[in-house]
Amino acid sequence: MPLGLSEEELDLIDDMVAARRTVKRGSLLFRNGEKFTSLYAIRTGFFKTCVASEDGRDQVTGFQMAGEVVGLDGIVNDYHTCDAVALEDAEVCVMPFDRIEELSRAVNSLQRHVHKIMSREIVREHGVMLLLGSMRAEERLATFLLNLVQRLHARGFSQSELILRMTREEIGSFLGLKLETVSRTFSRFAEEGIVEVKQRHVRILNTDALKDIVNPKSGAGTA
Amino acid sequence: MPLGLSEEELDLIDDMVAARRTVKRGSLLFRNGEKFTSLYAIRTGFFKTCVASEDGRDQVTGFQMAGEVVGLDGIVNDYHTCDAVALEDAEVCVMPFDRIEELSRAVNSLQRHVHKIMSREIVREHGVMLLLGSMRAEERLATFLLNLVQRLHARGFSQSELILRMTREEIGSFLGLKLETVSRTFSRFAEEGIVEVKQRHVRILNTDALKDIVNPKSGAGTA
DNA sequence: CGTAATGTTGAGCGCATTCAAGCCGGGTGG
DNA sequence: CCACCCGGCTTGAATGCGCTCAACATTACG
Repeated sequence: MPLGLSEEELDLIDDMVAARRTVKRGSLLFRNGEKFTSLYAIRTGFFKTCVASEDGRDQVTGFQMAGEVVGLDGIVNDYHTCDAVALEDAEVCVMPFDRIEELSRAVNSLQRHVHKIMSREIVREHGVMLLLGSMRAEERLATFLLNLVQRLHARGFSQSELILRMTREEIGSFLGLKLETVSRTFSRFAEEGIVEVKQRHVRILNTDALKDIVNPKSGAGTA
Repeated sequence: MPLGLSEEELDLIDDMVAARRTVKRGSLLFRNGEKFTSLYAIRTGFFKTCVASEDGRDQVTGFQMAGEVVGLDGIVNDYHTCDAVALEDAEVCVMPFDRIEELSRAVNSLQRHVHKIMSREIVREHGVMLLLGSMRAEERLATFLLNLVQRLHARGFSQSELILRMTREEIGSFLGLKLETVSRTFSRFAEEGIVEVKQRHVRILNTDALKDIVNPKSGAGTA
């Protein structure tokens, strides 16, 4: 899924994949407490991962789409510490971690690749921490939309139109907001002509305005 | 520093370490934008890592102490994306990442070890996301104190007494609070007899009460 | 077609923030 | 040695953003 792989490297990936697995919308790929065996590369579909505090509250830690890898949390303790839930019917490649380690000992580029995937996740989470720690509701939602649409665009989808696979509550959990706040903020964006929102269908009318909310530049206005 | 290493594995670690480096209090081990070459194992001292948004705000992403590793953020793009600042005079082992990859291809246990370190960081950040996304000020500070004292205790320090190496502002940045809120919350804990706070010196008088704030159990009270 | 899940909107409230003033402690230089 | 200064910390008062609670609208789905 990442670019720049030679043919032999693609063969390698085939070697890693023990099986394919389909996950129905609403069901779990793995759950908190489950034994860790494999990483999963998403082929199609859309997931959320979430952790739970002891007293029931839970926090969505990310949304994953085709080409992304889930399951890294399980490596430390041989048990998963979060749930991975399919938000639409999905198909994943099951890659047993033993096999990954074995092959990545033999193939430098694969080893490097695995390291980068883990580091990328760490850096992504830094960004989420910045969002949760210091942004206001509008900034959070704008950041979220820009990030989603950018990742979709990289997969050949529209730059300006997207369908949300998750509920307002799930967006809120991820962004550290209540669902009502998410809804209200969407409405405010719509009033200002920045987006068009019809339930889960979102059309971005003014990307610059969104960027300006995230990173207000003195001069820039609503071009 | 982690337990259960054989003699030969310890030799390996020696092989990885290119040099030691001392970092004076207040100065940077590495900074955002700097080329990535190495991971750093902290021998002594105390660090914070922080990321900055484009418009100046910054977010402390973690505090690291002896035995912990910093620099993982640099692997993805070959550049660091955060700053690592020494909060007291420190000494680190410089471990060139090329060397780490080379050796971990040869030694299974080292490879596994590297993977676990990265996965542990991912899981740690999940916990921080839960904190930032869903906890109130008191819960955040209580969680923070319990985590700090637990890590210190694992290093042979007191279970109930600690010296904060960071300012209220840095604590606040990490916890997604303003420094005044941190200060007020400390005072509230002190009023309630849960802790004794004198500037950076903190003595925990009632660990159970702290745990109860983090994870309120119906029956449990201020034993 | 009816029911439950999801989403929107309003009113009032509360927690954390903002702004501001004062305190404490440590280091420096007169 | 003491006065001063400055960064860090504490505390107070007022504000406001996001939350809570509640009613209603809309959509999905059996």
